[in-house]
Amino acid sequence: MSTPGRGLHGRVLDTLGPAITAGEYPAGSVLRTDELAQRFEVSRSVMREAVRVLESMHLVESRRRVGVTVLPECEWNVYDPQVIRWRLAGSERPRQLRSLTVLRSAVEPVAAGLAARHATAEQCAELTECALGMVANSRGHRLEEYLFHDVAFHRVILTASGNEMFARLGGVVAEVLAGRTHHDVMFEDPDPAAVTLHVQVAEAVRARDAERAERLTREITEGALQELDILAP
Amino acid sequence: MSTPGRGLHGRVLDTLGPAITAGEYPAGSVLRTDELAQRFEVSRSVMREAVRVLESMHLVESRRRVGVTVLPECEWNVYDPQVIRWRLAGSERPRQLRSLTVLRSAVEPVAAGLAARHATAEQCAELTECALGMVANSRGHRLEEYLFHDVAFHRVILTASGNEMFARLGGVVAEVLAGRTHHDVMFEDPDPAAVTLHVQVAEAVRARDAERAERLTREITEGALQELDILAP
DNA sequence: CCGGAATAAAAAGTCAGACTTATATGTCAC
DNA sequence: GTGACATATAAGTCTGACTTTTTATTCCGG
Repeated sequence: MSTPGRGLHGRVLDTLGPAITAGEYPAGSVLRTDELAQRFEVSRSVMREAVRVLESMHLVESRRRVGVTVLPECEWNVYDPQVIRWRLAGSERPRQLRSLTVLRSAVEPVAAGLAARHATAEQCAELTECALGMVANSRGHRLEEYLFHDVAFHRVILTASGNEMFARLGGVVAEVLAGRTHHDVMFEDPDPAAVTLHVQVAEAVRARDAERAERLTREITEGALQELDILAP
Repeated sequence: MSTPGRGLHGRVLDTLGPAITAGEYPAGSVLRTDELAQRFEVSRSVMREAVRVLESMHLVESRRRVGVTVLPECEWNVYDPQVIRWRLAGSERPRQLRSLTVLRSAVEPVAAGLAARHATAEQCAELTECALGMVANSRGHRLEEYLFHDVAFHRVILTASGNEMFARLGGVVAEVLAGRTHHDVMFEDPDPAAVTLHVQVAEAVRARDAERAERLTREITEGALQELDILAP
């Protein structure tokens, strides 16, 4: 996914990042740049660049005479796509998936409401196309094809909202949906009710009915919450 | 605010980051590490570290034989607190403030609902204390004191939700509220209706009434949207 | 015995220079 | 025009020496 290790410092991060986010080094652990450089068999310069990146993610803090200190989880930039990917790859995956699904439940309904106001004709068409693609692949264990259209659908909604903060969550939603299909629940065909809801959302957006689009999307995300046993109102 | 320029590379970022996010270098612009190092009068090692950080924020992309290319705005990690700060400091401030306020309107009501379910007794007490602080400073141009309690109130809500993704938005909300008080609207005392709503939210959370907490918070955020002339449903 | 100042040590930070590697681009034969 | 080859360019990497900051220790006077 994305760009795995372009350059030596990237390789180092591919190992160190997951290790830190997995809690392998508890908060407060102190690492030394020189030692790390030796361990990964890279020069100090490369190691320093890697540490700088970790520092910009607030995963670690570098202080003179002390070393590179691992920061507590509450400091991490949990919205950084890289951090999200690292955490989703580790043992904290279930918890991470829950957090992100709750975030979805807050954002997507509002985004859908805005999409109903701002979506271009082209985006409306895309949305309908995605929904139809979901219908077409909702039976017969065509999970991958279904996922593809599902991800596209939610991406269009988030983008069409016209809000850049929402649009940037497209990747997050893609990860959550993919995670659900590949690892957790959904061993059989998707819930027909959910499929219908997607079609209805597409219709509501096309009809410029913001309130209806928001309400229907809220039903979708509440379904996602229930799948993960998160209590819904 | 935060940690301005810890180290040479930080100084460079303090200049280069705002310049890029302000659109001073249009997407596609190509910079060269050596040239930048000369311009900022630092060694290439330092410059490289700065570029690595910008790269991890997806503000630029570094490619061999080409240089450091500025990426289009849609690629930026707009959830990175540093990026948010840079953008809020530039000419895009109003647009950024709108984006963030819309995000608030999506997140905070859901967070309040969750807070009503998960808040500890101590957090309920804090919430009440903040609300009372807001009431006490809602008259007589005590804007700074009001802001202080307002920020604290929303921070507690987001933290008490128990969702780390929500909790991490505390800083964002603080920036938005501070921005509103210091630059944009609100030259006089805050809207009494808004103050009352905060008190009622605190009560609802204390009473474990999730639905009511969510609805009242939605009223608060819709007020914030209206202040910025963003159409509300 | 204690406290504060001088001192030492440790680790990050910085710099300069040489070298390597990937790659965009231009050239030439076909 | 197309494809193979050569070349120039800028990032990438490594090394080693030096500086700076901050912590810990030592030592002296009270």
